[in-house]
Amino acid sequence: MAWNPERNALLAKLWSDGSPTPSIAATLGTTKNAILGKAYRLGLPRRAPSSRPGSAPRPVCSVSPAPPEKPLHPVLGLRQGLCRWPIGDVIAPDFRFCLDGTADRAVYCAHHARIATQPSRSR
DNA sequence: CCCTGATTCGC
DNA sequence: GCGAATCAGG
Repeated sequence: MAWNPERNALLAKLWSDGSPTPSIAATLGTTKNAILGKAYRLGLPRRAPSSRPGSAPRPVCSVSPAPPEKPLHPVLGLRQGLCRWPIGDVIAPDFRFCLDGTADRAVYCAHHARIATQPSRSR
């Protein structure tokens, strides 16, 4: 199955929406592993504290001094009252969310809320 | 014991 | 690059 921009956007949407991996998997019609792998490749931020940085014995040299660099998050800026609609390609370097003002605590702004409810029947 | 999340390997 | 398998944590 080829991953279309829509699929990536949906993945990012559900991911940032806080949907469980199996749920996203069911929505996209794939397994959670695929979702995890895709999300990982996409560079999506990790959500769960279920990380195991050190549990898995990884033979890596200790030649990595803590870099003082503080990279900005690829997403975020997401906040209550801001539209979470993904703009353009999720893989784009300037990928961003709408961040437009939403209704009270809506996830999307009025404009994207309409699109979000579309059952994706573009043809 | 079951479920979710992350990382790595193979195709 | 995608998918599946494996491991760890809760």
